[in-house]
Amino acid sequence: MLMVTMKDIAERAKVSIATVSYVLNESGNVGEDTKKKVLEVIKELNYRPNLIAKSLKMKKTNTIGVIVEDMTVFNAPNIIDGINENAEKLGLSILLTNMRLEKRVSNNPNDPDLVKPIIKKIMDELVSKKVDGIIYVGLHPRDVTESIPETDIPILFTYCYTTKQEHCAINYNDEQAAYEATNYFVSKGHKKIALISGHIDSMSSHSRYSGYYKSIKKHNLLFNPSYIKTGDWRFDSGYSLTKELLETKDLPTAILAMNDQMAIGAIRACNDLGYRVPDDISIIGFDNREFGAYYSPKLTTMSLPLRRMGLLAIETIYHLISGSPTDCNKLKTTLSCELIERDSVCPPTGLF
Amino acid sequence: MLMVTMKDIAERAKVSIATVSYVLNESGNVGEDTKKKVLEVIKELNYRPNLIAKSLKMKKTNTIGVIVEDMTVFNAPNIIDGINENAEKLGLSILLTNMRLEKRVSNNPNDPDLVKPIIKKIMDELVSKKVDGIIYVGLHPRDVTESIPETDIPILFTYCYTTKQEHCAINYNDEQAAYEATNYFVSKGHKKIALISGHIDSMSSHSRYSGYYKSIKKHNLLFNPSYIKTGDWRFDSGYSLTKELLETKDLPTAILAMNDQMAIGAIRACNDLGYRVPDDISIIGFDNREFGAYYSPKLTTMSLPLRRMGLLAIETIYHLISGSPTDCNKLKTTLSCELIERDSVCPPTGLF
DNA sequence: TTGTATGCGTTATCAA
DNA sequence: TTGATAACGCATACAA
Repeated sequence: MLMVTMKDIAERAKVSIATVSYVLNESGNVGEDTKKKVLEVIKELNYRPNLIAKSLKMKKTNTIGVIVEDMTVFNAPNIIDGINENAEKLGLSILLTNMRLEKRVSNNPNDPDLVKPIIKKIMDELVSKKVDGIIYVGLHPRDVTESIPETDIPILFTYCYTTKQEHCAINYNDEQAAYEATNYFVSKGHKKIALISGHIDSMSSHSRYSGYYKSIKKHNLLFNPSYIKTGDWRFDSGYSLTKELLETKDLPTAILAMNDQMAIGAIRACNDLGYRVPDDISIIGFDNREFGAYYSPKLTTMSLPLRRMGLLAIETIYHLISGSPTDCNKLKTTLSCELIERDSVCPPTGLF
Repeated sequence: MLMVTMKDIAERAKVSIATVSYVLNESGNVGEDTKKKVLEVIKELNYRPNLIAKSLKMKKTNTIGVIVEDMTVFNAPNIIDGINENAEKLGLSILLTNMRLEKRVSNNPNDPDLVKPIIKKIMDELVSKKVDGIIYVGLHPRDVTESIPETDIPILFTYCYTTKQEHCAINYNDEQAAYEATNYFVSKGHKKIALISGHIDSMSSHSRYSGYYKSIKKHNLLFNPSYIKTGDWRFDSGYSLTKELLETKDLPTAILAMNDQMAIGAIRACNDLGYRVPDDISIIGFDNREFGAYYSPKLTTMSLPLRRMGLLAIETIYHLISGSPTDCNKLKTTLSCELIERDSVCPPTGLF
């Protein structure tokens, strides 16, 4: 493949390579005439700079390596979309690596002995490719410290975090989200609000429980332990736990489920037991998954700020690699979630 | 940032740079002792090759530029997942560009005057980055010829295509998919099968209609024009068109919807009019979207071979850039879809 | 204002 | 079996 270089431009324009470089980078003082001439030839020969050569010289690639634990998980596309959006604005390229963690080590994505060598290999590759920084996009919010090898390259975590001081992490605020969801129930007049939690060993579960609890306390509502059920994030657990909830004496009028799958499981359980949603029981989900909008009733849910996390991630790493020292203070950032009001919540009817 | 180079290795091991290169690439004949010594130093200094320098020298980056029209659209993540999987096997890196077409020019993603300059800019960037090839991932299956600028780099299209001879395109077989879906209805005993089509100007709509028609003819079924309805891909059109269908004299016993949104719109319409799915009316959707699995009944649907398209795309471009001439024959490839049997289809009851 | 020359970290040719 | 050395395309210090 033919490739036109600065040398070709120089010869054709009868100037030196340096001059070509000057007009290309608008460095140095180039006379108007020569400049014009050079520009002409550049256009004429359809010159495209060789960024590989430039990178070698400058020791800077303007490229960010993005490691995503699993591309096909619902959080990834929107985070990457955000990364891309600001990357373009900042003149950064994205070198994407998809670990396909879910498929590769589906049983235990948290086993460092399994995962660390994979990440190490990917990072070595990125080091060799001379990326200026790395963004690591997690599968779900959790501590990945043990799986991350040492590295000199600036690295930033999103949708996960490490306990290391020097590691940036951008996440959303689980506690605030659950707090506001619960507040929303209260604002509609609910006093008996149940909670269907995710796995008990999940960080998100803890934080969301905590937000729920704070709201209950703040509004001086009775905290009823039998309203707290622990599921496993899946439809079936939402379904069966809701059935348990509806078989007790003192029925709740509202259920906060920690994800949308369990939320629609809850709706189904209500329906199967003859309760209507939201008329008899109100339900809020989490994650704002697509299917919630197509369900009947349309699911009210907490939306995660995925795109904004991506936007902020790339922006932050940009500052990091540009050596702005100020950013080192707010290393751990957390963004707010937003309630999507749809049709699965209404005031309690007072029937029970 | 400290960076250890071959020169450092050479000095430390008391050999020449060339020798280091020889052992690194296993080229040339290097004595066992020197080899061992060099390898030791490499490990000791934790040497990582500079692929930028190598690329400059070799005029090959082993990097594929992936341009995706919209990352957040349902087809993209699985295609990219497939691309990544084989990219890793083939030693290729992925430079990802997300056009965010849906957001940028939401009204008219097909207007070349709007889109072509955007693509041109992205391609110039990829040319400068010296990618060895380009994969272009479309928003939906259609002819994008007019939006694609000329380029010297090997380029391959997936989830879209061009009319140019020299352009590879990997897509799925819409006609086969609709043909098999209709056959499936017939195999269950259905004779009165309605079709809810997508936009009439869509290539997919045409092909799927054609597959439907072939199946009807093949089984000597009566082709009833009033069973053909044209929607706009959205839930609401599936809903209202199904209502129209159910208000005619001669009710269909089965409905093939050209996507999952319209399919669940159809289910809802059936329910609202007092028909049960699948007992009274069977329904098949298209695309195997996630929400179909959570619907009630679980939606039987045609699954698109997205991951396989990605796998094949990167494999094909690999052959293209390796200069295998044999692949030029089968430039336009089409992959089969697969029916996902769930709960929205059963034999007709014979009530109408 | 413009040109010469050096080096970025590799690979590869040619000599030794 | 090894070592000098010249590219690869670009940016830049320094000279003119």
